[in-house]
Amino acid sequence: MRAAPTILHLDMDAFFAAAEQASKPSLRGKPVIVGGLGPRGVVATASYEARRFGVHSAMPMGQARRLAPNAAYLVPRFAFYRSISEQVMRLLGSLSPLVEPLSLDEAFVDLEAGGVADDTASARAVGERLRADILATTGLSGSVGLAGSKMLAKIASEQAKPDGLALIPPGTERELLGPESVRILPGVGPATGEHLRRAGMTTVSDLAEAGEDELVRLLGRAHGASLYRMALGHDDRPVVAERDAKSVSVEDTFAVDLHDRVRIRAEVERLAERCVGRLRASGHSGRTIVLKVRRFDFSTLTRSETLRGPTDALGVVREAAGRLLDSVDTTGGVRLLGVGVSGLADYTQEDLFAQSAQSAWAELAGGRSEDGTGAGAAPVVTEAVVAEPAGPAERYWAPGHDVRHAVHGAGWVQGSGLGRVTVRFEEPGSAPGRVRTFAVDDPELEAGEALPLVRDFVPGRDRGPGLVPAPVPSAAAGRGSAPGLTAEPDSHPHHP
DNA sequence: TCTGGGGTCCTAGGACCC
DNA sequence: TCTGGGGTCCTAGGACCC
Repeated sequence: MRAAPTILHLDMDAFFAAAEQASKPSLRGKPVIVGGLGPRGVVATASYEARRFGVHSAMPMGQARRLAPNAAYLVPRFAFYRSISEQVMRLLGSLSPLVEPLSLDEAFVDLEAGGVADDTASARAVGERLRADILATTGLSGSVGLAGSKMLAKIASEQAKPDGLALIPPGTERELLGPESVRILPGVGPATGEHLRRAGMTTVSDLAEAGEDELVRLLGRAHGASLYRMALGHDDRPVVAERDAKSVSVEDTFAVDLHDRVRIRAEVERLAERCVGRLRASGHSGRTIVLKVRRFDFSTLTRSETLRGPTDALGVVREAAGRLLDSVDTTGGVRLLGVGVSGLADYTQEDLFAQSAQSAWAELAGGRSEDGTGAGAAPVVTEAVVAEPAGPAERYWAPGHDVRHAVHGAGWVQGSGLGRVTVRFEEPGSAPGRVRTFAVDDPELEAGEALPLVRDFVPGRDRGPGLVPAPVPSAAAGRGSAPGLTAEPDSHPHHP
């Protein structure tokens, strides 16, 4: 808890949807919903226009379509969002070495550590200039919260939305938090909120009055103690620039439940391939393989197996996942499968010492497997090459994706079906464009590149004193390939 | 058309070890 | 030899976050 509001929290406004609106002039001012368009999709981000219909993050897409049948429905374009995110993170990096990205569209910045602000006035000035710079370089708006702690800075940015700045003067925390719902505190979700409500506590001041012992008794050591501190407005968590990844995982929800064991096994193997591809790309190996299964009734279980040494070998991960699948009853059907690796080690396949040590371990273990566990455990072996699965051969025009036509130029897919694809021809700087329809295999039509939202943006060009672009914090690129990132806690009621 | 995908942290019980 | 106590690892599940 510092005496000056020098912790900044930035949250881009309806990020995915706003990026799409900036990129597609015909969608500006209209309801836009980004998310999974399949039969089991959910909303990742709804534009503010769409929220007026009651659509919000994590809502099943079918429900969104009933509420806002005339909205534009688009599939997320993560590479595009990531490129915008990198521009934003560069601006943050110019303020301080201590930037902590939470997702593609959100980050904490320690202004004091950056030496750019040490009191209320300078912090506010930096925040306002940041917002202006973000708008100028990306064409998008972000909201800024300033306070003496992470918790309050995040609460402030939430209050500032959309397109605003809010500052919580240090010293006013308790009176500000007291009357608020317990749900305003980070870490209080639906379950904890209900738990507290049954115990007669609905506001933050209720928690403060209950005392630490009572909260620990109710919620457990760690949660209770931290919640009590938060309720008093106490939060000393530092802004941390680099955090090591702890796990890598991939999962798929299927359009219809899977029943066939052979198919289920094949899907687990595909997921193992994708997981290992990501694991290797991140320069990690890991010791624990996790299989996740969500059944027809949404009940979810995990099975895990820890190897004697870390691996990044496809064969090892695939076989472990296969063994784990053997122990799972899939009768009734499976709606989701996932494969993950945790217990990550920072070594890569170039680390020959680690590899040979690992092989020695495997041999040792194999030699004393009288109880069967040695034989059943994974042989820890490495492989030279991971085969990446090939992309689909047929052309699929996903709604929202960029295309280029030999005659009509740049546009985006508005919809496709029945052998046809409808394209709207417009780009970020243009007026709203016209729609044309083609055969899906029209040779003059090809996939296009995402165009920059601000035409004259030049990365690295001078942006005024104190705003020399710095390297993007690496965590920004590694994380955040996930939808739902722009969700705001209050408008983000997760399904039970 | 009822519920995504990627993560993090915590808890609790049992095994195992000293 | 009627009973320990603590630490660490592993597994499974749950809550939460974006």
